[in-house]
Order: sequence, then structure tokens, then C-alpha cells
Amino acid sequence: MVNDTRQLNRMAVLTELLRIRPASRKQLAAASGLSAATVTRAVEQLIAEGVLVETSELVSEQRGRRAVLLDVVADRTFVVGVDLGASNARILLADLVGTPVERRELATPVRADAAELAEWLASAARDLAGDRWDRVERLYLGLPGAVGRDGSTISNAPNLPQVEAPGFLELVRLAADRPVGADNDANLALLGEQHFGAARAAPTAVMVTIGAGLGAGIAIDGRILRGARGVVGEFGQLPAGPLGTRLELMVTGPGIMRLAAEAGVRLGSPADLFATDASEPVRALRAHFDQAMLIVLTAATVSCEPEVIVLGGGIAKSLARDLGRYETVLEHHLGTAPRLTASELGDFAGATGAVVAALHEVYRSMGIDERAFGDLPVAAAV
Amino acid sequence: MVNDTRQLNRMAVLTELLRIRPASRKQLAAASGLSAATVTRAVEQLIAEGVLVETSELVSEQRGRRAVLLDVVADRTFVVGVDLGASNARILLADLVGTPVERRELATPVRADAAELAEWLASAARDLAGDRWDRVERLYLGLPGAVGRDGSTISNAPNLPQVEAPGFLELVRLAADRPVGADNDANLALLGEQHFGAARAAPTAVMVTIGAGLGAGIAIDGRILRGARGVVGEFGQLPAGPLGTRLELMVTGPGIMRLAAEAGVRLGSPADLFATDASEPVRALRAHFDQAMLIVLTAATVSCEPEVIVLGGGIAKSLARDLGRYETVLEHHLGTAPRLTASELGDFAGATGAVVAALHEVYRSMGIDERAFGDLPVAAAV
DNA sequence: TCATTTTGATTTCATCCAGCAATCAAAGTC
DNA sequence: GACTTTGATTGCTGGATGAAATCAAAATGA
Repeated sequence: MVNDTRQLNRMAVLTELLRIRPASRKQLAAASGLSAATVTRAVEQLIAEGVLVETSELVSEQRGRRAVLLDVVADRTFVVGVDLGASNARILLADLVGTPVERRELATPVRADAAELAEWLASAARDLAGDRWDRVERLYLGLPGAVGRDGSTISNAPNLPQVEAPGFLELVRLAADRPVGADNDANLALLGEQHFGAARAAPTAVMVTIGAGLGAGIAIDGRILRGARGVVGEFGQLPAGPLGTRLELMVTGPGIMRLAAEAGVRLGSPADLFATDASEPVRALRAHFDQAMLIVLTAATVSCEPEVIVLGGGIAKSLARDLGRYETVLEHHLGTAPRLTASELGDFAGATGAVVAALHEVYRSMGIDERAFGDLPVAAAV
Repeated sequence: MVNDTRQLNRMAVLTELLRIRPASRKQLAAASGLSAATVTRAVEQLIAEGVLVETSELVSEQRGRRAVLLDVVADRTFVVGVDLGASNARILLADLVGTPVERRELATPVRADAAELAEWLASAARDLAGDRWDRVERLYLGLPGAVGRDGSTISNAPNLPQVEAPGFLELVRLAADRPVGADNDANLALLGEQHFGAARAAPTAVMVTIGAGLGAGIAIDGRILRGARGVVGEFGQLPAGPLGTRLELMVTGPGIMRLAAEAGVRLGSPADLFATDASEPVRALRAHFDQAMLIVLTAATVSCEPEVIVLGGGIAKSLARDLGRYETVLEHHLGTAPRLTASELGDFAGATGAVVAALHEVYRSMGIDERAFGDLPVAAAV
């Protein structure tokens, strides 16, 4: 049968429970639109499978029988999300509902070859998980490069070329003995910000990460836009500088230093460009930078009309003061502008997004409808 | 019941029939994954409702009972698609499966106010449909401006400001006594090319229209990307020209003429810029144009990594020779490039897309799952 | 203290619907 | 004219839902 009603309804109940956790059977019936009888039967089966448990009863002032609260068994399943940067790796262990339980920041073993890197990743994950390792169901990696739509072809990762080796992900899979997924780090950072950070409740959003390079992730209606070859969001490649230079050469850390050198200006670090008491030649450089940034932001805006653009990465930290100004100019040019905001999750945005992506895979394997992934997992109410 | 199996399966059968028309019950069972018994019952009901009919039997060389072919009753329902341009309006009558039955090109009554324009549209539609008018279920308009996500707020239509009047669509609805939808003309042109033109079988595609203005439509996985305020695809707003001028001022017809005048070059028409025997100063202008075009094309590529970019509009006609060159440069910059191709539907792309959009509304009202819209209606096999 | 009320969960029961398999229908083949 | 083959229909069974009755567990009030 194409349409297995039973399974469908069971998953609808589970989905609602993940959304409004914990909840009574009655609440689930109302939220899912199913009858109380069906919910009772679905819950019965889910409890038998060990997916749900009855938790403490809801204490209320009302009269009448007390509702029995249900919750998913969160600590039966864990995932590990890794943001494998060119210099540092952030690694995060989270449970089935997305609660982070362990986090760690390590130096990436940049000299390791693909096999050694895979081994290192697996042992780092094992280490982080400790005795929960046998309950870890998946790893997910954020990589500083383009990941093809198939989720295995990796290219364009000049800062960590080992990961481009064919079969790298397979090596990680073998070393960790777990399914492994991967995506571009900018995509995952956006996914993280959408579920737990600055882009909460913004199903259509862009995250621009500016540091050593320029990358962007685009999410439309809660889904990360992933091209076949991973060039989505490469706004840095726009040949929009003077003489057709690429924007990447203008707004990234190395680009700023190079431009300054060419102009005969001495900068201690890229951050000096943004000093409030800068000298006149630095200000001139700054004007060029601003123009390039505006092109990037305009391109991001017209590419999908996001509700919010999140800025992350080293350079973005220096831009906090300027977001309002950029927003005004965008509004002036386009008649409307997305909200510009700094990353909330900072260095762990990528690892957080990797956790979210890993959980989506787990949810998929459980049979939950993909259309619910936009708002799952839900950030725990504070 | 949240999940009405019966209705779901009936619509699955109808959807498959729309895809592989005409087909026997057995074919439908195979295509939909349902059992033959269920298909028989679903078809019985659909025939009773007048949605399907049995057509001539399939004559085959095989032995055995002949399959009875089924087809949707296409001429029971029509839609009208209109591309309301600033100077010309194209209007198209099509049946339920997207077969165009009447087409007409009229001068837009540019001096009419909103109410008069609405009346004019309604009578043009009535006129085109003739005695089929009572079977016309919907109108759909392509407008030279931004249409909000709600499908009624229209803005940014300087070339036909009447349509910005609040309630314009409501006036059309009243005048035609039919439901009316609207979208940006570039979006609809893309939709048309995706279903019947150059972007067939390309679920992710961009269409860039360059004429008096620059507009673009973006489709991802068969769905037109529609922003809340309609700035999606406004690549012409990128402030990427010299001194931050907008690209729109460089690649459109008026922009070309203006740049030429500023450079002291005399051009009879924008098309002269693309003459093969151009003089040296014209070639210099042409180089600037090419650079601006490359920025637009790069922006379009990194915005969603389309499989194909369709170029339409007056200026694009002059670019046919250059598409290969652009493609090569893009490939060189990005490592990968979409296929660049000229519009196949030409002036009627927008009206065709309006028909497709109208049919989607009709399909939706019939209960067909939106996820099937990506490949419905299907272009008739030649 | 105990009947009453209220609310949540479960169970009973009628109904609906899909799929399997048997049957019917309509052709060609030997 | 019996047999084979293929497509469509129908009888039957099992599974799943929802409405309503029932059970369960609490507070309330006489």
C-alpha cells in the first residue's frame, strides 16, 4: 500500500510531541487533528518501541483526572556534529531533541592526511561521547569547501585539502562505524542559527560568513539550498570589483591586507580597517570595503528575499556597528531590506548546524515527514 | 480524519493520468503504485464526476483483452493567461491540460485607469474565450512589477502604474466574475519556459529578461521563488557598476543608450551595441556591458545554482552569439556553469507561464498535491 | 464521608477502505 | 471451438479510524 495510514499517524503524533514537548495524549490529539482514540493507540505502540515514556503527571489546580505527560526518550539516541575548520574543530554531542550535552574545541590536525584525519575525527567523537558512544547514531561534518548534492563529493576546499580526497567521508564512516553526512560549513552555520540562534523563526534566511574567505548559506522555507556542485552562496565570486576583480579579494581578511598593501597603507590586522579613529587613507579603503559589502548584501537579498541575513566570521565581528547603516542603504535601494544581525552562536554555529542536520537524518530514518524538519528540533524554551 | 485515504488515492490516480495521458487503468495502477482494484474504483468515481472519460480502446498486436484508454476531460475547463506588458498584452486561452487553444496580442490601453484596465482585461478574456467563457475557471495575470507573496499587493510597476492601485486585482475579479491570480511577468515567463520551453526538465532554473528593464525569475525544484515583497531576482539593483551605479543602468535598453550618449558615441538603437563590425568606442562600451552581464549571470548562478539560465527580452535577442562565451567565462570563474540559452517561447513566455500558474490553482482546487506541480501540466508530446 | 462533577484515557463498535485472489471479459492462437 | 493471455471487476478479509460509551482519577460539596 502506497499510503500506510497507521505509520503516518504514528509519526504525526511523534512529530507533534517533538514540537510541544512534553504533552498529554489529549494535547497531541488536538495538535495533530487525530482522534483521542487514535492517539492512545499510537502512543501505546511508540511506548512499546521505547520511543516515548510517560513522565510525571501534570499537577494542575483543575478538577478531573490528571493528564499524563509524555516525552520522547531523548537520551536513547545521540548525534555528533563537527565543524571541521582549517585551524580549529568544534565538536558537539547532542541528544535526540537537540539538547547539547558536551562540546569541545580542538586544533585541527592540519598535517594529517585523509586517513589520519578520519581516524582523528572518529576518536575525537568517541572521546566526546564517552560511555554514550554506543548510543550515538550519526556524525555530521561541516567542511570548509563545497559538498555536492549527493553529500559525498567534496571540492573547492583549499584550506583543508585532505577532505577533498575521494572517499574521505567513507574513511570517517569506517573509522567511526557510524553513518556520516557532510555539508558546507556556511550552510550548517545557517542551519544552526535558524534553529538555535539569530535566525530563529526565519524560515528564509541567508548567513554570510566573512573571515579568511567569504561563504554564504541560503535557506528557503526552512530548507538549506544545496546546489549540485556547491556553488550556491559563493557571492565572493562576483566579478564586481574594479576591473572585474572578485569580491572575495576585497572583503575577506587576506583581501583587506592585500588592498591596504597596494594602497601603501599599513594595517596591523584586518580589524584595523574598522577602527573609528582611522586615518584618511584607511577611510578611503573602508569606503571600498563598504561598497563591496553592499554588493554582497544586495546579491543575498535579491537571491531569495530573506527575512534576515546573519553575519558571521572574523570580519563580521568588526561590523556590528555598521549593520544599521547597511540596512538603511539596502532599504533605500530595494524599497525593502532584510534584518541584518550578527551571529548568535558564534564559533559553534557550524557544529550546532551539523547537529541539526544529523538529527534530520535520524528523524528521516524514523519515518518523520521531511516537511516537519523546518521547525525541528526546537530550541528548548528558556 | 486528517488523512483521507480515499481522496488521496483518487487524486494520485488523476495526477498520474495528467502525467501519462492517455493511459489504461493498468498503467495507472503501475504508475501510482496502487492496486488495480483501487484504481478501478477511483476511476469509476472520477468518471461519475465527469473528470475522466474512456476514450478509444488501445489497438494492439498482443493477444488478450484490449486496454481501455482513459483521458481527462480537457475541454470541460479552461483558463486564461495574460501577460500585461507596458505596451503590449499577450493573452492565451488553454484547456485543463495546458493545450493552448487561442492566442492574441493586443496593445495595452496604457491611458486607461485601473478600473478601465480591469474592464478591458475582462472583455479581452471574454472575447478570446468566446462561447467557452462559461467554462473558463480562472484568469492569471503577469504584471510588469513586484507582486507580494499574498498575491495581491502590487508595487514597483513604473511602466504600468495603474496596476499598483489598491484593489486592482479585485476589480479584474469583479469584471471577469472569475478568480484572478497575478505574479511578476519574469516569474511567469520562467514558469512558461520550464513547462513548455527552453527550461524543460530543469527544475532549478533562472530566467533573466532584459529589455526596457532587467528582471529575473528563479525557480528551485520546480517552484517559483516568490519573496514577500517581490524583490527576488532584482539583479538589476546590484550596485556593481562604476561608482556604485546599479547594473540596471548598464545592461538595459535605456541604460545602453544613456551610457553611449555619455561616452559621446552615437547609437541608433541598443542593438547597434552588438554589431560585429562596431567601431572602437562602441567596442569599449560593449566590454563594459559584458562585464555587467557577467555580474548578473554570476549572481544568478550563485543564487541557486540553476541547471539553465534562460535569457529573454529585447536585448537578449542580440546576445545569441555570445552565450557560449559567457558560459566559458562563468565556468572559468566558478568551476561550473549553468547552460545559457535563449527563450524559446519568446513574446508568449509570460502568457504561457500565466496559463501554467492558473492551471496550478485549478489543480489545487481539485485536490491535487502541490508536490506534483513541478511537472504538470506536461507539454504535449510532438 | 460519599455522591457529584469534571476531565483525561481507554474500549467498544460501526464504518470505511485497500489489497488479494477469484472471476469475468475480450481479445488472439492453435 | 478449446485454450491462452491480458485487462477489468468483484467478493471477501483484515486493518485502521472516529464517535460514543465507558472507565479512571481527581476536586467539590452536601
